[in-house]
Amino acid sequence: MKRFMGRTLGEPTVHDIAQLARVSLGTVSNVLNGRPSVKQELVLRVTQAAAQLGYRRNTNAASLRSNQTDMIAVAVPNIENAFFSEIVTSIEHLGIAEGKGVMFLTTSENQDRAQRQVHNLISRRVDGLILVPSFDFQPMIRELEAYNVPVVLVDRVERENHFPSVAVDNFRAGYLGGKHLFDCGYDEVVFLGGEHRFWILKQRYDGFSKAAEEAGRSRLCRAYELSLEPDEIRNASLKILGGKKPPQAIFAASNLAAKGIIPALQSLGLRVPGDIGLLVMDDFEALTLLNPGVSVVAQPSAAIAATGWRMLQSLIAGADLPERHIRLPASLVVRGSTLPLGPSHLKVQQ
Amino acid sequence: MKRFMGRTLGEPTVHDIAQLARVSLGTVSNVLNGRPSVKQELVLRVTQAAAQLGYRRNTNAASLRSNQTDMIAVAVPNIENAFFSEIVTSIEHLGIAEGKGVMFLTTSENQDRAQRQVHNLISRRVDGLILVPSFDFQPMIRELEAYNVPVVLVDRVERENHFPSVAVDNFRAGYLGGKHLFDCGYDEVVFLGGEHRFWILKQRYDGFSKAAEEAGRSRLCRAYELSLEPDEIRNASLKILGGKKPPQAIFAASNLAAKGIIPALQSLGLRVPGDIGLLVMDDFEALTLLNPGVSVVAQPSAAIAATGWRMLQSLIAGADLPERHIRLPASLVVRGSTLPLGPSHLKVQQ
DNA sequence: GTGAAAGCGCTAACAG
DNA sequence: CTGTTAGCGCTTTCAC
Repeated sequence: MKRFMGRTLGEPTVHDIAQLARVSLGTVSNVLNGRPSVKQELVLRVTQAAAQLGYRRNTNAASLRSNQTDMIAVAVPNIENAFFSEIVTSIEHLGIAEGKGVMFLTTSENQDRAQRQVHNLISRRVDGLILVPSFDFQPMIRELEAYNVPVVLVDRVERENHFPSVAVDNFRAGYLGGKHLFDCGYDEVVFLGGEHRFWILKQRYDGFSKAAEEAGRSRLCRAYELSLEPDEIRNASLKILGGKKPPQAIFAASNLAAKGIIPALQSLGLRVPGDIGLLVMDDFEALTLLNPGVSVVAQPSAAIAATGWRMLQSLIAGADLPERHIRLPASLVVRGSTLPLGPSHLKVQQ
Repeated sequence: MKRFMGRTLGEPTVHDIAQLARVSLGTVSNVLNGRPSVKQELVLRVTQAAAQLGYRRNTNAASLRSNQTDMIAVAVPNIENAFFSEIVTSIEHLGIAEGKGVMFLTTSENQDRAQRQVHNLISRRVDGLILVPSFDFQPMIRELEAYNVPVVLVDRVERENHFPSVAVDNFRAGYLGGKHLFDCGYDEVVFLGGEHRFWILKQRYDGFSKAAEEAGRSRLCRAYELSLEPDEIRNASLKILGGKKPPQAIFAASNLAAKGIIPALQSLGLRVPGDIGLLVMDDFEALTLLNPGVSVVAQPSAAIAATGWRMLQSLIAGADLPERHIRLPASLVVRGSTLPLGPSHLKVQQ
């Protein structure tokens, strides 16, 4: 077969099949798309001809004509983060199950880059987009509104969202975590890494804060907003935990925060849960590999993905969404890093 | 704007631009593709018209006509595994830097699923494919050969490969790790998880084995081939390590193996490096979060990705590859899980 | 039920 | 340097 610039030239087309099978173009198309109303014999002739020629469908041409690609795009900040890679993997599985294609891209939390990337896929006429935005993605979202493309926002929702959205209920997640810590008997708890530019992190803090109030311990609890960079969080943690009066427990606002806090804990020689309790929002693998395992407030990532998928498919089908903004419940997974404090309060049952 | 089945109808086309800007189709195309030979004034008229209409290019149509998509596909087993997610991320960055699109898919180590997925992308006429195969992907690879699509194999290479390939030098990686362990003074070392269906894991073992021989300790070293499932590896580790004569050190053949070994170590109460040394092939984040950090033989994932990318671009350009099979060197990262043994051999300097 | 013809949106070739 | 024309591979009317 001849090649030119890396592309295969003179590939067999429906035309060639029609000729070989001695049927017309329309029939070939009908057979290839599994339409029922074709005589058995012709089906056979066509499929055999196709196989014989080594025919492979040109989906781009089909999309051009039929004006639908059966592809959706998924944009997440990165896939290093377990939560996002689970979302991506779940959606890919859904796509396979329903025979639809899925294209991924990562935004690196960068508006310009994301906009270019998304633009690229949109220009390939994906049927819709599932997007995990960053806090400054307004320009891109505005553009998507203008293009009138079906979009579902996932995870990083804002107070108000133009597009439909699905995420964990962050307020209740924060509340759940806070309640667990106070139920354990921890009085002084630090909520670490609740970067307020991300509305969802603020929500987590607000939930935590409500739990502290209800437990009558709001005076003893502090919050530290920090960047999302584990290194910065690590340095800050070192200061907070290395002071003369370190808190009794830490609630990490995100898995990124945890990645800064854990090394800090270790380098200070603070044992968990002996010296300090640790609870993390958003599970990831290392948390189970640590000894003892770290307790978490886990997000239902598969359910979030499935809900986002379903919403997008409805949008694509032109249906109305019964609920435009869905919030799913988080769950508490208690491992060894948070323990009920005994009567003497800093003594640990081990 | 009207919508039908989720698609936007009546979108502006080059035609509309030509009409509004009062130029011809060819000129519009020239402007839109940044060809230099257009009068400044017309460029302006065209770009303004495009903006005014909210024009967005239909890349599929362009690809159909120009017979090149400027897109490549990348297929990895999964993105939960840090090595693969790094490969994917690196390639995406390269794509952005060079203005080419990248599409990902995961194979789940499943030949049938992979074949369907790859077929799907191939039918969209990607310019080439970067593939991390599984040991039983021969049918798919055969199909790709028939289609004459540019392909580069990454990581999971076999003894003989039809397509060009790039991977870490697994034999030398195994040797490097083994040598480090024997230099530390460990006599009895178990190489765990070297699933021989994966030729690269066997290579790692062979390298390790050679180091054992050179150190005169081959009699004391054992190897266990196991599945890639962390759970199975965990159970096997429990047996091996729980016996009356556990080895002095473990060399985990892969990060998957490590994910089974580490929980086993913990549930047996074996301390690292106090009771036993641990070295892992293939780095991942949890290894740095553990205390002490786990020593690894690290793969140059970014370099592997970059090399694969470069090779594929050459192939697509129709150039010949100077080297069809590239093997990159691994590097040893010593953290706290492997320590030089003192004279009394099981005593640890801490 | 099958065949012929038109055209999706774009680019490439060539004429002016 | 600009305009016209043809056609990429497929699907989709609409006759038959």
